[in-house]
Amino acid sequence: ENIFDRSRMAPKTPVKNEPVDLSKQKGCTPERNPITPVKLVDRPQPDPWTPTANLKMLVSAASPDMRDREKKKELFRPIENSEQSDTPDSLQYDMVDDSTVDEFEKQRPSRKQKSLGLLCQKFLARYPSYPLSTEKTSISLDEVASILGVERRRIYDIVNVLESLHLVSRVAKNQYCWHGRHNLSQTLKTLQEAGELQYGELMTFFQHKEQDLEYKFGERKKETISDSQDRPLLDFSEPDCTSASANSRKDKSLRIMSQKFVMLFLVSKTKIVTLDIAAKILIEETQDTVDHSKFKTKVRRLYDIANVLTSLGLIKKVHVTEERGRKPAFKWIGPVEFPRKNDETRGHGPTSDPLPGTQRGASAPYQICATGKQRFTRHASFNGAQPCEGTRRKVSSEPNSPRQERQDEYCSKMINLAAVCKQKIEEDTRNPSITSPLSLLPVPGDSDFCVNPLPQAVFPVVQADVPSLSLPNGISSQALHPSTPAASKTENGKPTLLPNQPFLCFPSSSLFMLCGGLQEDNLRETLPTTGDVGNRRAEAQATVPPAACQKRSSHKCASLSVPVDDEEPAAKKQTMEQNDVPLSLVVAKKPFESPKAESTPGSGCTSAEHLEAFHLDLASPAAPEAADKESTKPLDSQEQEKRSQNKDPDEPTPGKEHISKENANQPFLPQYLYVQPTAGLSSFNFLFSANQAPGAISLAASQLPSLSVPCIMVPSAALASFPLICSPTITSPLSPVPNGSFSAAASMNFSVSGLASTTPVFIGTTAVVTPKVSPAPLVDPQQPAHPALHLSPVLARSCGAVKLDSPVCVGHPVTLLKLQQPSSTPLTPKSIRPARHEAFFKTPGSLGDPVAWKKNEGNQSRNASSVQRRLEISSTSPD
DNA sequence: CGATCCCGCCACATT
DNA sequence: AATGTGGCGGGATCG
Repeated sequence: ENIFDRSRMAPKTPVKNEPVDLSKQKGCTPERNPITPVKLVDRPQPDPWTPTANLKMLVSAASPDMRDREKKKELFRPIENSEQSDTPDSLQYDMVDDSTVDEFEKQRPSRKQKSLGLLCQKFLARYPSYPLSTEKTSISLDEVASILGVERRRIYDIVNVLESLHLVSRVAKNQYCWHGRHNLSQTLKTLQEAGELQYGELMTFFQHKEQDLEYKFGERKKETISDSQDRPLLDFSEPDCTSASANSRKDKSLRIMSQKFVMLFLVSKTKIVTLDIAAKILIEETQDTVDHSKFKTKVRRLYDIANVLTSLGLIKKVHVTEERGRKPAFKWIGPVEFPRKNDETRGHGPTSDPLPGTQRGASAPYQICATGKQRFTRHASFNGAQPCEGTRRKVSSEPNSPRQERQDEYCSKMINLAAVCKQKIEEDTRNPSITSPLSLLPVPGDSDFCVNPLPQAVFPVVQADVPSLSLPNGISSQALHPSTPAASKTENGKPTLLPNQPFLCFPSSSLFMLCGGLQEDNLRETLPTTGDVGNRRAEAQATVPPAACQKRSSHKCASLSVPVDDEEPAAKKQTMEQNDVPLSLVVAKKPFESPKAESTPGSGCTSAEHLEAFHLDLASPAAPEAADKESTKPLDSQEQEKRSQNKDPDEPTPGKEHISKENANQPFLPQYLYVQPTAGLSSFNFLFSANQAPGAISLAASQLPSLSVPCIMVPSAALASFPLICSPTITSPLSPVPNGSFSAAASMNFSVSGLASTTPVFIGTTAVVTPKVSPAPLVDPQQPAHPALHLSPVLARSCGAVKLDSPVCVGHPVTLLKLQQPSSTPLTPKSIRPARHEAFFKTPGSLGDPVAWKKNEGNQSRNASSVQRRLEISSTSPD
């Protein structure tokens, strides 16, 4: 190499010279150019042959040499050659021999030539994308490294990422097995599901929070978030830390990071993820703010991963323009839907995928970690091994174990996300224009993303059929759909994608409900989608007008945004079909379409910023609605009606009313309700939104669905992070525990049914879940009477309050929390869907004591939470 | 000058 | 202890 220098003499030309690129410069010939700039200078400068140089050569000699050449040949060859072609000679002659020459060439390789992305391409070129099943291709790291002319370290970077997607698996030391992309779609599907759970919640979560906090309480802002969450989070986190540390398995971080990164794409509506956001989300540390350095490091790693994913053709680099400016981001260009296979039932499908690879003890790595915890459990279980990793596994149950960590981790993540979101939100808020309602993740950057609700809306329908659900937009929505579908199955008639899933998940923090809400014009505008969706369910009635809605499918249009869709369907289903269903939330109510209504209800919202803020929007009313839907719709309706119709939002009358009207309701548009728990268990917030919100919500929902579980999950609060599942059944048995948040969530859902309750239920923190859910009955029965109960009260309140009062729509937090009694109320699930119900997870404690819940906060909370967290509620059984 | 990200030190894991 | 793995971040390149 040096040689050239010398030859070149040019001392260093700067980069530009770099011939490398060739294309451009071709002119330059390598020779001429000094080619390597600085470096050359440094080392070789003097002569080519400097001792050093020779040394190097020698060193590399044995193998390196070869590899270099090879490398050149293969890699560069084309390029280089071309370049050189021009003048290769010159150089050559000077120095050295061929090898030298080659070397020489090498030199040229500019940085780009040595990039990980290129290296990865070469690597991938060596193996068939879809190898015959029969043959097993073994990959020797050493061999590949030498062939490609790079240090082994680089190969690890590639292989680790490929391993996260199951394209390869480690067989033994220094030995990997090439699987190709046969299982890629399955893997992605799994990741999507996991992502929904994990991140979907977050997203939602964020939204909520932000909304609540910021919007309403501007002051709090971020801090708040953390605070509230913190608790829970913290708790969890602690364990994490410890455990983590203990476990110390950092390994796999690249693999895990890679999976998480992919999940973000899959969950994002826009399919675009900015690096900074991803980094923030991926920083486990959680809130702590991570130092800047940490952030930087994360970004570096993300680049590494992104390069590999880019080589795989899964993502491409783009720039998102945000208010602030342009930011580097990556857009998912890989498959979005993953229909086939098993979707159904088992949500685990993924699991199925078993990756072969897992051999390593580590296997764990594969898992997705998803915080989703649940789903994957299976894996975990099998793995057995490493507890560490297992973390994710949730299952286990044990509270304490390391696994918890994961959860904790999860929490922390959520937190981070939340923070991130907030920021964004804030920003967004500032600029309402932005649209993206949730900007969350993706950053809607601009153009690309933008959130558009519209599309989403559509998809809901589509979903069923189409896989696409995913749509683009929704941030999270995608995830949702699946779920939705499940729920919805009916709607369209076709099963949706996910039909199976019986439950809904709520992110921990909050719950969402969908309600038919109204959409507002605005919303629509903004988020068209949302509106659409909402309607569908509503049936039509509504207006849904939005064309968007299209119900294409039939589904309901959910009013909500895309995301909503998911939920909606579910909800619908529930409602419709099953009563129990999971849907929880969705309700469509009101028919109005009119904007007015929207506005009105929304009004509150609208007025409030929240809309803007998020699309989520929530119209506040929604919440109530949701409730309604379940059992109570009335409330909502009432409220809504009120609002919409007359009132405006102002009034507060929330809850109570519902009773009266309860039934009245008409279909609303679907809206969501969101409930956020805040910190502790206590509080919840509801969001309703007509619009976008749904999306957000939907996400959540979707997540759930993904699971396939029949139950609904509710995540605990932010912190909590975990979702709980409620299943009716569960009820009692379970333990106590779960976080309040959950409960809340649960409650929501259930409300209807049966449980009963009456009362106020809500969840509070504790959530109560009631088990039961009755399915069908739920709905009806409850409605009137009880319905009010839980929902109403709570919702109403919250909603009402919110709405009414403030417009904020979103949820403010209502704080129900505390209120809530822990009791157990039942939640029903409408949500729950009947079918599945089940049991998947039941958590013990959860249902059981109300008290417990509270306590939890204290103690258990953390542990239990993590582990236990999930409650299930299944409607069916239980009861 | 900020975005990328190569490079390889070095800690930890596995043999 | 040797070797495999892979976290990590300085600092070189790119654009």
